[in-house]
Amino acid sequence: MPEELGKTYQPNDAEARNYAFWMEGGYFKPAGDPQKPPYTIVIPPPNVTGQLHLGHAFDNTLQDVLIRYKRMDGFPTLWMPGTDHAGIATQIRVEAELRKTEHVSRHDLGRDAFIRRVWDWKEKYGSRIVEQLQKIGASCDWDRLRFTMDEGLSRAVREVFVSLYEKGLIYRGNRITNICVSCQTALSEAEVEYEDTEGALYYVKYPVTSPESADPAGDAYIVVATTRPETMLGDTAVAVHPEDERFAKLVGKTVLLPLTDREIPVIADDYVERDFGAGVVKITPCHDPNDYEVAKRHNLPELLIMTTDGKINQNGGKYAGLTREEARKAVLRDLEEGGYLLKTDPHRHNVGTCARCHKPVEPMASDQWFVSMKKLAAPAISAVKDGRVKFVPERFEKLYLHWMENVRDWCVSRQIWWGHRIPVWTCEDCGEIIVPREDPVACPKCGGKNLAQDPDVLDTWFSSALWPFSTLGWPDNTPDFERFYPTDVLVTAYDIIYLWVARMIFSGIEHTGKEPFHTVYMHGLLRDQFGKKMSKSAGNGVDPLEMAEQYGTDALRLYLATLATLQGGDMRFVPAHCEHFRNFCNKLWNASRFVLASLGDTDEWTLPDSLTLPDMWIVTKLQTLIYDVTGHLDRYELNLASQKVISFVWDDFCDWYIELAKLQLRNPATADATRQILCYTLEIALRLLHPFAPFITEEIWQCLPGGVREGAALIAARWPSPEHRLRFEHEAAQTELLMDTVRAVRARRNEMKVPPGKKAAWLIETPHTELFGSHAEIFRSLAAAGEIRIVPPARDDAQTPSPESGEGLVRIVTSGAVITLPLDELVDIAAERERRQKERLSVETEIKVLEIKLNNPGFTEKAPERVVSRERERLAELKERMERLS
RNA sequence: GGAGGCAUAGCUCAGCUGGUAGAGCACAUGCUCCACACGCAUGGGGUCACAGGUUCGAGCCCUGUUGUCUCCACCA
Repeated sequence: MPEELGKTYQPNDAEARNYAFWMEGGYFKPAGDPQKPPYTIVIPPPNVTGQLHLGHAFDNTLQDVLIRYKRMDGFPTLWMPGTDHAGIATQIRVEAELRKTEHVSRHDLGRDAFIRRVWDWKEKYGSRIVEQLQKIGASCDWDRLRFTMDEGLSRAVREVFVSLYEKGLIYRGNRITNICVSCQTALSEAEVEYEDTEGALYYVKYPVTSPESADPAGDAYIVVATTRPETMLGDTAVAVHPEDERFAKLVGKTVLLPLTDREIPVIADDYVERDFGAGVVKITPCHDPNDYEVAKRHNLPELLIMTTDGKINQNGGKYAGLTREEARKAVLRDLEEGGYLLKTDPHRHNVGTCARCHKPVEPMASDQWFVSMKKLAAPAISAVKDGRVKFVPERFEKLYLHWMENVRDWCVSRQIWWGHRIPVWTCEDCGEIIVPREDPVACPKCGGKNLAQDPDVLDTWFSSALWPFSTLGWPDNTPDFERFYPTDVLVTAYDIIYLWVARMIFSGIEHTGKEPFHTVYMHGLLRDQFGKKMSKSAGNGVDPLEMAEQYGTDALRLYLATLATLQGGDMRFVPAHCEHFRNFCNKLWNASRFVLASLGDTDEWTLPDSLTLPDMWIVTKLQTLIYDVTGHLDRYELNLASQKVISFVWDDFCDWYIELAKLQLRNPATADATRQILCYTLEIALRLLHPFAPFITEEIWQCLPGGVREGAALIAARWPSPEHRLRFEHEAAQTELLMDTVRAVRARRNEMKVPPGKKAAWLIETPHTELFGSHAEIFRSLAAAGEIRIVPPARDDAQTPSPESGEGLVRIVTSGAVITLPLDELVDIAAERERRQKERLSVETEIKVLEIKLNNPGFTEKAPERVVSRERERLAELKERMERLS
């Protein structure tokens, strides 16, 4: 610890030192009362090669707040850390790097060599994200750090795949799948994002070829509307609505597919919308999900015209080898030249894009592995409906349920190299399909040794779905799994409800028989200060580590915590707002310096028996604070919790109590007790603040006298609970009367521009003569009172200087007293008259409003008693004040 | 096309069970008094989007309208 506490808090040094101190002390490991159930959170695993962004900082700060709170509250607490291999994202990164530095592609290297390079990459950067999480104070049990591709987790993946296969819940099928031609792999529905795009609707003539229709009346061609002309190369029919009279006689005839020599039939299907486009749809079974269904219904041939890298294949005739963009241009040019292109209309429509690279996806018929979802979804739906899994805020349940109830089978195969290889082998001798738990050496059917493993890997989310139990040792029944599963809370942003949260829930239920957590605490996304999404390409990303460096990690965390409201959706992060929280940290730092300096070298500590009114006030406020903060944390109202601690420390403790304590310290009769209360209050405030601002609180706490501290570290200190014996409501209210008086006099002096140093004599008229008399020092010190005379309120005679008697007198009416100050030379009499008139008026109207309210029988009869009596009290008070004013 | 969120001070946002509208920043005035100018004191600033309804009482509950954001669906 530093010898002398400097004037400003220096975060960087304190952060590194205290984090190391916690790590060495093993404080992040589950400890606490073995009788209590454990409290577990699994971290949403960041990409192993990723960098900490503001979203991570936010999400993990919230988790750390919960974890630190529960740890202090005595639960054996585990925050399970880990990283994700993030298949496509990582592979793309490494490929880009290889291209840039070595000018080689993954194909140049070959599969095994490439994967080795990715592992190298992982070794190199895998610790970076962990270090960054540690920088922001994450108190994970790092010894348990897991990785989705480590041995244990890979075994869990294998077990799940094989058992789903054995249950018939995994199958291989050919169907339309979204392929990202840039990433060159299939995607699941959840990985496709739809973007509103300005496109065009092309009207193309398809000549009718059936002989009997060579009708001069004008059935020489049929017009088809399409947004994607290049796919016409794969058309195997055109369709019209069965009841569309315009085309009725064409049904069953054939048309010539322009640019090709193929004749295709005209069919009728009610999938066609008569009012849209030309009322005729080209049917391209292999490149459109709806067309695929139509083709199945009508037994149309399927014709695949594209490769997974987005080029036209040999089925595209002379267009083969062109990219889809080139093909579109070429087809349009040829249609135009051939006189087939009737017209082109602008057309807005949604285009599916890859969630990773945001290039348009290509729906394409292909062979993929699917997880059959119907059976898995059912118990995952009831788990939420029956309340075994709760969403906070609740409204996210609807999103979850809607998706789960309409869930489609999950395409889990990916045509990339980095990931869990699909554990399926085919015997090249007898064709047997083998899906084993251990890698096979020979075909179990024919004994043949020519086994070929499926080249694909699994969707990254396949392993993420198992995260809450695979990290704890499943499928083995390890002590960790036994003790910490199911976990408690999952904290994440709403944008991965489908990708991750939903899949964890059904996976947990299916494979462990238990919901993986009882609460899903969802938050929104952080946007920039203009409300725009943060992104690398827009360059508007905020680097959390830069913020932490500039303002201190605790300041960043406090700001993030106040953003964590349950109401709204996304939040704006305004970097300059960190300043306020940095200032707060500095305030706390200096208040602590004051407390420590006033303690001197006393190390003894007991809560004193005899307390002053201000002592009782702050202690009572503190009890309320403990109660409030605990409740807010339990309800996931992290913003309210942090705001209340901050406001207590700043507004109550620093601005009032410390100022009052300065007086008490000068008085030998109260000095000792004051030291104790200063210390007591600070210590509890530090505990309440610790989950939000762990570094500065630990730093200060370590400087407190041993007598107040319980244990060796604040991180492991007991979470406070309110003590009833320390609630002094009456005394606290009395203190408020004194404070009100100070505030009122300060305000008036300020308003009248009385020089701050100029003392004034006070005449205090109050029924609380004893109270005001014994605390006159407060007025001298905090409100520049000089001579003070205290008298009971003058009811009838004029034995005391009557307020009306002097025009140079300023009268200040507060809740407990009337203060009269002779400020002759300073008073602008006319202005003072006007001011009094105004005050009278406002009190008068207030009284009127209240009287109407209280004379309304509806109110007095129906409103709760406490509300009515409070209003009565207020009225009485106002009337009293009015009396004093007039 | 369907669903949901949001609308409160100049700006960014809180607001608990319906019971006297709050904070920070910004602004204004005044303070170097022994914790802190990353500070202290004081102040100005609001038709709680609009229109109805329920209620003794609505920022909060209900209905509708407008604006705005998001998710789901996909009509080529």
